[in-house]
Amino acid sequence: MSRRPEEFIPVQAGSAGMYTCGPTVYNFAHIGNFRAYTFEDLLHRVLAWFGYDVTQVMNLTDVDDKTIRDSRKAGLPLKEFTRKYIQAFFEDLKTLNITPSAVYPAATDHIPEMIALIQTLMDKGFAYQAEDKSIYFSIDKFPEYGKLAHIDRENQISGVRIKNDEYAKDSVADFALWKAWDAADGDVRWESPWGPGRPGWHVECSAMSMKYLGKTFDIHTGGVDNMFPHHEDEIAQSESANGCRYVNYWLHCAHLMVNGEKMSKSAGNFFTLRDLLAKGYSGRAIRWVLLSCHYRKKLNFTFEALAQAEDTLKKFAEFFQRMRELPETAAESGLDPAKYEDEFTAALGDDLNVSAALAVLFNLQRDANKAADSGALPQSDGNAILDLYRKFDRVLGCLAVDEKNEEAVPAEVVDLAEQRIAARKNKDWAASDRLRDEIKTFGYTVEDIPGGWYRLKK
RNA sequence: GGCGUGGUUGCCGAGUGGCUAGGCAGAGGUCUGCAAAAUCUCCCACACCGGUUCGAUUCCGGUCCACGCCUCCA
Repeated sequence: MSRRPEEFIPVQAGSAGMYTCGPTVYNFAHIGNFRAYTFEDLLHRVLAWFGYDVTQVMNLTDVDDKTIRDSRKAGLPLKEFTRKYIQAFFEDLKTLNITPSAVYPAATDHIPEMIALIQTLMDKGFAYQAEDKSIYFSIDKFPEYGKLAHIDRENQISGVRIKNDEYAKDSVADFALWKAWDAADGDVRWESPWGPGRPGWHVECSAMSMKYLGKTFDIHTGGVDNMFPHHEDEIAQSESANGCRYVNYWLHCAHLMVNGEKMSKSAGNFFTLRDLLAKGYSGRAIRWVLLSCHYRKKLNFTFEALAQAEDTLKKFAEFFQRMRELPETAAESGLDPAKYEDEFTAALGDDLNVSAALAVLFNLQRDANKAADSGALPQSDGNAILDLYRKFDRVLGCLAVDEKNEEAVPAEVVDLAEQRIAARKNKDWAASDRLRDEIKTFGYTVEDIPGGWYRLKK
């Protein structure tokens, strides 16, 4: 809201309450959506890294124009229709190793709470029922409206875009708290003191965040496009109803672009997580790409970046393997893991500066390799380094330090590799090369490691 | 029209009033039977024009360009 970094001071010492606008479950989420959820996960993990006890709440919007429209098109009851996409969403979160939220409240399970909130607004005179029977929030009653998006209502484009069905509102900018039922809603309807209908989008988040995090909580996140009007409206409703501050810190992440363009179905650059997995990319590499760009900067998604991420992670995997295979005794390396950890912590504490944090991983990798090259890295140091990367991964969640890469190499390939080692010992280079070619036909490459060892890679 | 963000070396991407971020790609060297891996060196940039300053990529002003939001898209 202040548009500058601020020190985080929680409502309750030692804990952090965080509300995240979750998916509208009418389809599979796309990687742009997951950019936001990955950013929020990073924030969650960094707060935990700094010792906060994090309570994250992510809502599921399972009733709105789109869910109703598409469930009717599919000929399914709303709940049944959205269940499929909710399930898919959870699978996707798992693929991206996103820390589970404490609660995933669904809008349709909280209608009474929303009605209660709307009633409070009615009682206090902030809301009114229009001729169309819908309930609207009167923006004129909330002078601070626009303080989050820094929008001055006077200077906005006037209502060229008003739809016919919105003429009932007192003021163009007023937004719906309760939408009166109409034929397009089919059997989607709930009873309320104002007649049948369904809640407006904004009121969902206010009612649910209040229920699980309290009237004033620490952090609210979402994509930039949610800033206005969605979050602005949440503030208006919540602060009007409760008479106290709604949220202390707002963090919005920028959009994801594909090849420099906005992702859209018509441009054919629209990808779901599943699309990428089907192309053979790993969840870890996708996570790396989504994570490695600062949240307030537009992320330009490219397949080159994705391939590079795969390479980077593979290099780390090889590095971790090397750190496991060090000599027991060696000269002193003088490497101080605490130094790298401090840098990592400082970087993340500075408004989630991931680039600087990742640079620490690369620097440590280089320094450790250098020490190992000169025979100055004993296994004890290697273990300390591995421990540190395990710690780093508590935040990054994609290094898989202890994931064994030995995905069941066929016995015959291992056998060929052993034969090749023997040939090399005898300096029979012709046989060695022939065996290497043969191993290649199985899809593996051998690399020699000093000391008569070898490594097989797919 | 209003509000806002940003333009960094071939590409991606941090950061700072003077001190090589980092990654990828490229060139050369070391190591290795070869290859791979690893490592070293090189490639030293900050849109443009003014101003402030001993000194600006970093601060200020202006220009150009790109992008986002302005009612339900993360």
